Amino acid sequence: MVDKDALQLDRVFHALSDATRRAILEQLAHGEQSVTEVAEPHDQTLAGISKHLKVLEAASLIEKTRLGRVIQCRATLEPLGSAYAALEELGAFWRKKLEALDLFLKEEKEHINDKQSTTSKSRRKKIRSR
Amino acid sequence: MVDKDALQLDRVFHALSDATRRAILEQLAHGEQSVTEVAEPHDQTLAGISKHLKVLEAASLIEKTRLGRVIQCRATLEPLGSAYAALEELGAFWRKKLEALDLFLKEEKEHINDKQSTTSKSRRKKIRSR
DNA sequence: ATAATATTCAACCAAACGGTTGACACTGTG
DNA sequence: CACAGTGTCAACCGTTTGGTTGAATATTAT
Repeated sequence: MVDKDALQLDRVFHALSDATRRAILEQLAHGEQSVTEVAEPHDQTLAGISKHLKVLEAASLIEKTRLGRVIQCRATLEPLGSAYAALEELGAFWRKKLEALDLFLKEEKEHINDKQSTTSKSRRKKIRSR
Repeated sequence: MVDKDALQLDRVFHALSDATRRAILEQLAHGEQSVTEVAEPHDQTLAGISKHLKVLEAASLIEKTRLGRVIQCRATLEPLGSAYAALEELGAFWRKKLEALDLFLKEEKEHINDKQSTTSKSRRKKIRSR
């Protein structure tokens, strides 16, 4: 069980370790897309994107459904939550010790969506429009 | 600059995509350890652990300092915060849509806290004191 | 039936990975 | 000094990765 979890975490983090795949996830976060739609912004073969999608699917980060001859991809959130929790678990120690992560995150967030007002809801909230 | 960030994220997620390296991070979260101390719980050569440490160091997830002939490793939190923020960025969409992640995270955390003395590969004793 | 569209498959490639071994280098201490 | 302890380096191994090409499969439209 633990091993299974570890394996799944391996897959999730590995899937996230590629910029193209992260970009795909971001695309799909905006809504479902067909495989060709997913591939369109990337300077890469359709077969290459198909492989990336398979990696993401193996990590359960996306799901595919066939509608006619087009396959729609949509992102799923569950494994992301696991990864999130894993980071949280690691980060908890430092946070307890240093109490600086929240501050850091705030700065980081402002830096990332530099043009967006951080509408401080005291807790995390971020809108990225691109 | 974005590319630099992406490369660093690549490194961080890749470093996290290996169970041994995650275990090392957890060890170091409890306090500094020498390289041999880091290696001790793992069924692996010292040279192998040295490589893992280099990967973690490249991702700026750990730092080394030499004291005499022993090298002390300690974890650092900054890139973890970046990864955290990246997940946050991706997750924000779903959270907005589904509003279920917080609940999920809560359950997940409880689940993680509940399981203690998890054994992973071989003779790895994992002590979690919290 | 045929053609066009959408996606995957299989083979291949160079590069990187995880891991080992053996040699090397540094540091402290007898 | 020599020697034991700590750690890295270089070379190698088999596997995986990210990517390409070209053929193959489905599905829909003509």
